[in-house]
Amino acid sequence: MPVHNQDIAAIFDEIADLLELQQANPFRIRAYRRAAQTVRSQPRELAERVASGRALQDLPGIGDDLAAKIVEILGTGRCAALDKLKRGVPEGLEDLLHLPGLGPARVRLLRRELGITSLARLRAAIEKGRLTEVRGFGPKLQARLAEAIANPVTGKRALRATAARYAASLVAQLQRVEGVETVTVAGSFRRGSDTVGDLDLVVSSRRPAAVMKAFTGYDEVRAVLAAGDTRASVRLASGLQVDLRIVPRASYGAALHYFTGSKAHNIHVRRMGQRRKLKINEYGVFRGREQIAGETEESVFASVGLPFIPPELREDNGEIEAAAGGRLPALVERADLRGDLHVHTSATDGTATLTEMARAARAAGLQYIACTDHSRYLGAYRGLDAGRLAAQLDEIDRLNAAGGRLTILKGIEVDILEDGSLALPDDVLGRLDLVIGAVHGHFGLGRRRQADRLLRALDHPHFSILAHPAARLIGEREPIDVDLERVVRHCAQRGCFLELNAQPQRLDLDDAGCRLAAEHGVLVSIASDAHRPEDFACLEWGVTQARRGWLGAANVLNTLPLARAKELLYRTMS
DNA sequence: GCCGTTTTCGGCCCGACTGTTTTCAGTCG
Repeated sequence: MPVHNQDIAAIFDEIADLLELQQANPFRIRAYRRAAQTVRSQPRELAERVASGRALQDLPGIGDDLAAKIVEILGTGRCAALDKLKRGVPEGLEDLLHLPGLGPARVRLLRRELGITSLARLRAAIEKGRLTEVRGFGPKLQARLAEAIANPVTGKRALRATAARYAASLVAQLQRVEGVETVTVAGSFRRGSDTVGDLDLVVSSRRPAAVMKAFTGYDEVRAVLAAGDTRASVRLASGLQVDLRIVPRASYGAALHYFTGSKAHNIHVRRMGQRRKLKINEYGVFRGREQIAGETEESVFASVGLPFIPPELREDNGEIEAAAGGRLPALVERADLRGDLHVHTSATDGTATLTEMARAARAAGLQYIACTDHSRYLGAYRGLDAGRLAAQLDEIDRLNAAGGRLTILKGIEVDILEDGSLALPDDVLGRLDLVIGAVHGHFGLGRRRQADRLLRALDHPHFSILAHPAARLIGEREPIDVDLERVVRHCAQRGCFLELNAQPQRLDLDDAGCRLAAEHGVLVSIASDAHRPEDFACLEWGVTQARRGWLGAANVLNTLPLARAKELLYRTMS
């Protein structure tokens, strides 16, 4: 039974929860939380790292003890320390920790005073009105807990692209408030996470009261969760939570840095400050009582000897060490993209003709696109058979001959069948400039068979690009279980490429996959998978994801000039 | 439990808001 990084991280988080309930040393608890975060964000499976003999202790926050626990978990799927902790805590007590307003101290209090050890018992106690007997539990907290138990938060996170729409109108509203200098959406949104749990707005203004009034009075606000002089939280009608922080201009950079996070990144930077006898908080960088930096983010980084670190990298995944060593990558930008190698038309499941898509691509500043409609597969998608494909190729020839500023490459998105073969015959595929292969079914094959399937597809003589490699749909379908490193290595050997599908619900490769591809020298195709003319705007989401994956322009296939891209793509030989 | 341009021991990020309290603990980000 393979143990994944996620499994290890979940065990460390659970240990941290249980230690909290036992009032363990808070720094020990933090060490487990930090380790969980480190493990979760590793681009490679730790199992493979251990197998190859590389030390786990090189990872940030992993020392001898946690390294040994990781090895134990990898070998047995269990952790004796966790099992032991569990024996000391009633089952169900942990669930209480995840209710809003309940932390370890109150959970301990509930258990001691009322014997409450589970959600069910808590519900019963609330119904009998017994909670107010406990010191510190007033009517408001009781009502809040009753509400949370009745309507459990699904924990559903919004797609970043969805949150962006809500953010845009709110930001516009705040920018109109008199005295407002700057409004920025910080938090995981600014770091470019594929999903966000809430929005964090940072506003610089000389008149915080006016901003606060406009914010809590915004017409999409359904509930004001908290509101002070400089900070507030609301829930919008859409369910999205938005936190606001208002600071003076002199603190803007410090606040932006602080509220952009990530938390692990911030802690790392603050510790660097400490070593320099500096105090770094959301108001600035201070030596004693004197503020020495903080109006800009650059000044905050400079105070600890670092250059500006792009928000997408701020996960404490080595970006601080890279910055300190002058090794920060120059990240890819939208303007670097010259082409888009995955575009659909109304010949299959797109909404616009090839001419219309070509016009939209030009408007988006592209020099070339690949027309890659679906192959025929079990009758789905109105997919192209050899005959309809031939007609489309003639049309592409006509459009290219008409000599526009945009070149259209001939391609196909062909299904990778269960056994790894492709859904169109070789002689048809051989007529194309590129062949994109994609998994659209048989998602649950199992780790080994799934990799074998993809490797066989990559072995096909005409195979160019593996589309949306994990086949995930964020919030709807989990990624397929596959040894991505095996796939990446095979791409490197075969001269194939990986796609970063830029549709907001896909964003697949993920950031860790991008780093893996770059490590093995496999170029990534940032592709819109456009089905409508306006979908070329999705490239922006893809670029953001690529930046999170540390990719520079040189790591991205479609930053290349057309001639060079074509050379790399066209594969007639085995 | 981790970690070192103060340290192999003794630190470990920091402040706002809430609900409850009569001065603050707990939670949250």
